[in-house]
Amino acid sequence: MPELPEVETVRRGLQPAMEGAKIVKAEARRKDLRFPFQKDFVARLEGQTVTGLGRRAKYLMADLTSGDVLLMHLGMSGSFRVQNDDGNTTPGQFHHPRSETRTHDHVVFHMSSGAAIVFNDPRRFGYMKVIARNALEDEPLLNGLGPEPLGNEFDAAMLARSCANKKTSLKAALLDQRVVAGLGNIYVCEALYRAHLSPRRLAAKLATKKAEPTDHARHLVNSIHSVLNQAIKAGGSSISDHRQTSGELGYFQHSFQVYDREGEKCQTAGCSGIVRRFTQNGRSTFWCPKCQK
DNA sequence: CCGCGGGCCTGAGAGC
DNA sequence: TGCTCTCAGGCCCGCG
Repeated sequence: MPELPEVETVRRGLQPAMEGAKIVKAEARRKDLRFPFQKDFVARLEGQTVTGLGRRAKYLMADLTSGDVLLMHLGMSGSFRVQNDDGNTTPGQFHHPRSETRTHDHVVFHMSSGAAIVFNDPRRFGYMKVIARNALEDEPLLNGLGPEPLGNEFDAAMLARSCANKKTSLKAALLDQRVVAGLGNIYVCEALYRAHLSPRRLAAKLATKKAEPTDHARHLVNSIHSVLNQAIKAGGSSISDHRQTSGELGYFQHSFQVYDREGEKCQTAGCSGIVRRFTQNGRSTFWCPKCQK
């Protein structure tokens, strides 16, 4: 489910509930999510104050006073909500279709403020792991992640360089977290559409023979920036699972131009194309064959 | 190094 | 109603 804009939305929602508050009690209600919980998972959280909540790619990272960092990944269907100490969410807000029964509430952090932070994940592709801050660079989950797409170092020159020797398609290259970290199926489709580039185009063609960026590379980076920024502003995209931590929907799904719009008319001015869908690397690709070249 | 298929899970929606 | 089938914002592994 969640790509960078959804994870960033969750981070912003959790930040006021976590930062500066102590984890009084932590519950892991099953022995595993995607992976088994560490044996000392709960022990390393309880009594710790969260000093900051950051994000790297699709990971949330909570800094703890002990020097540990809590890594959290939402997988496909993970969501967080913040409950007040009366057991209710913020009035009138939380109505999650899959979690009203609370059957998939797998992790709960009881904070010193009285708030409970609840992680719900029906499919359990999400995971959490506590690691020492000074061992971050040795963490396999984070090793090899490429640049943040909204960070300073990600630009056309860098994208061109990392694609120069690739034999893959643009679609596969952008989904590869080693090339750029945080994009997923939706935003790759949308960025390629906005850049008028075919998902089948060879990634290496973003670079000249001297590994300089082409205009296509520049246009693509601009499209990635704008689609991510707009999506963050909209609170992410809610298809079935993603909620803001208040329970409210994100609304960027209304701004999709190709994703899940198979058969609809292309929205590009002057283009008479129809949005098509095909499978690439096992994932659905949505695109307009007429204006994406 | 690459693409592909399968796997991990639950649930929604379509079609019959 | 209810069954079966396909598909889903991620990611990993092994195969050829």
